[in-house]
Amino acid sequence: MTIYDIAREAGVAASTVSRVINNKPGIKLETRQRVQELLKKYNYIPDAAARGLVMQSSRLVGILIVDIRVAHHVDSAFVIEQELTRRGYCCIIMSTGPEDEKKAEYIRILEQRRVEGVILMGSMFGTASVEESIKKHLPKVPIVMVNGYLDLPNVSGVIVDEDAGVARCVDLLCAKGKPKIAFVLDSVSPSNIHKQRGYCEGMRRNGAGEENLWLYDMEESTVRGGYEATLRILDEHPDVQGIIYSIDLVAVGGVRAAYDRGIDVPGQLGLIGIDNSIYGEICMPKLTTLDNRLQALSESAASILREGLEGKVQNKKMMMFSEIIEREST
Amino acid sequence: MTIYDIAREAGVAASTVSRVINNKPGIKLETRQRVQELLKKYNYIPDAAARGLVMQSSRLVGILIVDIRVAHHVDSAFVIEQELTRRGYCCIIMSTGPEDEKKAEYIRILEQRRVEGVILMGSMFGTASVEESIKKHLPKVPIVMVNGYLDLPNVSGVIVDEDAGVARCVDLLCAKGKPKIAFVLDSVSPSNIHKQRGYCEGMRRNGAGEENLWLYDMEESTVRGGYEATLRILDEHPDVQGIIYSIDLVAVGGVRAAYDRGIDVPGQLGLIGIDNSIYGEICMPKLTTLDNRLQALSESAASILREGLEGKVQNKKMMMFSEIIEREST
DNA sequence: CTGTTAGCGCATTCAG
DNA sequence: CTGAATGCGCTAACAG
Repeated sequence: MTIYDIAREAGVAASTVSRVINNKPGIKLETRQRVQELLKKYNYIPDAAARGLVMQSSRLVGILIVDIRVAHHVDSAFVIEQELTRRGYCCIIMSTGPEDEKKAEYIRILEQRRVEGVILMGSMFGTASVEESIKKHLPKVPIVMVNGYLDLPNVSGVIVDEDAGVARCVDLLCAKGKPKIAFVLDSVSPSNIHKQRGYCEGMRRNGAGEENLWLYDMEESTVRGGYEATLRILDEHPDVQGIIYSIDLVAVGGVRAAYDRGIDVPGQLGLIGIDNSIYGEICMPKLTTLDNRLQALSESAASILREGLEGKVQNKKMMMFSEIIEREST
Repeated sequence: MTIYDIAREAGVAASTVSRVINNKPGIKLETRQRVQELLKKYNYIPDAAARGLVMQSSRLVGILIVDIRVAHHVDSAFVIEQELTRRGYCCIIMSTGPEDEKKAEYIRILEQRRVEGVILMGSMFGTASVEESIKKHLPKVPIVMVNGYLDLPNVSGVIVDEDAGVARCVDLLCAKGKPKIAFVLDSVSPSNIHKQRGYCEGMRRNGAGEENLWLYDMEESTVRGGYEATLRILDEHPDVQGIIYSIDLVAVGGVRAAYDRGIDVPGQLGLIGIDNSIYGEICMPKLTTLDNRLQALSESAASILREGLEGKVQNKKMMMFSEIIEREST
C-alpha cells in the first residue's frame, strides 16, 4: 500500500494524499476526508525509509553499549531511550563487546543507517580507534559520551568525579579507624583507572606510603571474581581493614568471601562498592556504595543529545559529583 | 557523498560504482580498482535506507520489551541481538511500558520502519490489543514471542512449563517436611498466572485443601515489595514453612525479611525464587530457584526468527522444561 | 564490459 | 485547491 494506491482509489494525485498525511493546509475539506477514510480503511502507514530519503533525515539514533546486560549501563540506556522515543526517534541499541575493532565497526554500521545522533555508553569508548572511526564515519552527527570524553568537535561528554569520590571513600574508612585498605579493579577501563587513581590519592593524603597501596585485579568481572580476589587479599594481608571495589557486583562477592571466612562486616572489615546498584541493596549486610550519579548522567546526556539533534552547538563537557551512600558494610 | 559523486570522479556511470560496491562480476579489473580507491578515499558507505527502498528490505528487526531494565529480559534480548546483528540486521530495541495501548503503538512504529521481523519479550505481550495491532499493522512479518503465544499465522512462540516447574517446587518443599507453603506474586501477567496455577496444583496433589492455599501479591515488583509481602505472611501465618516467589528479585526481599525476623533459612523456612538470575547467587543464603530456561528460550526464539527472515514457515510453538536449581535456601 | 533508463515510496516545487 | 513533474540514493533490467 503506497500513496499512489490511495491516490488512485480516491481519484486524486499522490501529492494530495501526501498533503493530507502531513496535515498540510490548502485541501478542500471534502477531499481531505475522502482520503483520510481510505487511509484508515487500509491502515496506511508511510514508509519511514522513503520519507527519510526525501527529507534527508532518518530519525534514527544509535546507542552503543559494550554489554547491554550490565545493569548500570542498561539503566542509563533506558532513560535515554525513553526520552528519544518520546521525541519520535528510533533507537538502535547495540552491544559492541570489548574489542576495539568491533566498536569501530559498529560506528560504521551507524553511519550506514544515517543515524542523526549517537550515545556512547561508558568510558570504554574513549579509545584512539573509536576516535578514529568517528572522524572517519560520523564527523558531523552529534555524539554524547556517558562517563567518558573524546576531544572531537562533534562529541560531548558527561562525566563524574569518580576519582575524588573514591578518595572520599578512603577518607570514610580512615575516619572509622580502618586505614589499611585494599582496592579491587574489576577490569581495565578509563573509568576504573580514575577510580584507582582516586584510591591512591586518598591513601596518600591519609598518610599511606607506596607499600600500603594494595591493588588487586581479577580475571572476570563477576561475583565469583570478587569473591576470589577478596580471598586473595585476606590471605596476603590478614590485617586488611577495608576494601573498595570498582563495582558493586564484585563487592558483593567480597561480602560473601568475608562471611565464608567468618570475618565480621563491618566490625572487622569495611566494604565499599561503586555504582549504587540494586546489587548493593540485595546483599547482606547492605553495601555502602559510591553513587556515581549514573541516572543524572544519562538524563544530562539525553538532554545534550536532544539539543544536538535540534542543531545546537555541541562539544560540551559536563561534570557531576559522586556521593557516598552509607549502608551496613562500613 | 553518493555513488554519483564517485562515478563522476571515476569517469564511469553510477551503475558501475554500484556493481563494484556489491561485488558484482563483469567489471574490468582496472576500473574496479579505480572505483575502489575512490570509495576508500572518501570513506563511502552506501545509504541503507535508499538501498532498502529499492531492495524492498530494511534489514531491521524490532525487539519489544516491557521494561528493558528487567534483568532476565535484557539477558534474552542480548542473545537475540547478537545473533541478528551477526546476520546483518539492525535491532530496534524498545521499552514499551506495561500499558496495552503503548504496546500497540510501538507495533505501529515498527510497521513504519518496515521491520522484517519482531521479537516480543515476555508473556505481557499476550493480550487482545497486541493481537489486534499485529493483525492490523504486521500481519505478514515473522514474529516470535519469548515465553508467550498468540494464535496468529505469522506468530510463533517459545514457552516454558512454568506451571509444572512450580508444582515441582511445592513437591520439593513437601519432601523436606515443609508442606505449609505460601506463594507470592510480584505482578499480574500470563506467565505469573501459570506459576500460581502450578502452585495450586502442586499443593493439591500434596494433599492441601483450599484453605491451605496462601496467595499473596504486592504493590511493586521490587526487593522491598518482597520484603513487605514476606513480613505479612509471617504475621498472618507464623507457622509457614516455605515460600515460593514468582521472581528471584522479590524472593531476595524475602530472604532479608526472614533474617530481620531472626528466622533461620532454610532450617525454619524454605525459600524458592524463579528465574535463576544473578540475584539468587548474590543473596545470602544463596537462593534455590526454578530455572525457567530463559537462555535456551531466547536462543530458540532467535533461531525461529532467523528461519522466518529466510522465508520459512512460521506459527511454531515450542516448549522448554524448567528445572529446579537447589542452593542454600531450601 | 559498461552506460542508459526506470523505479522503489515519498515530499516538494511549480503550474494551472 | 489540485495535479504533473522532479529528485532523494540506490539497484536492476536492458542495450550496446
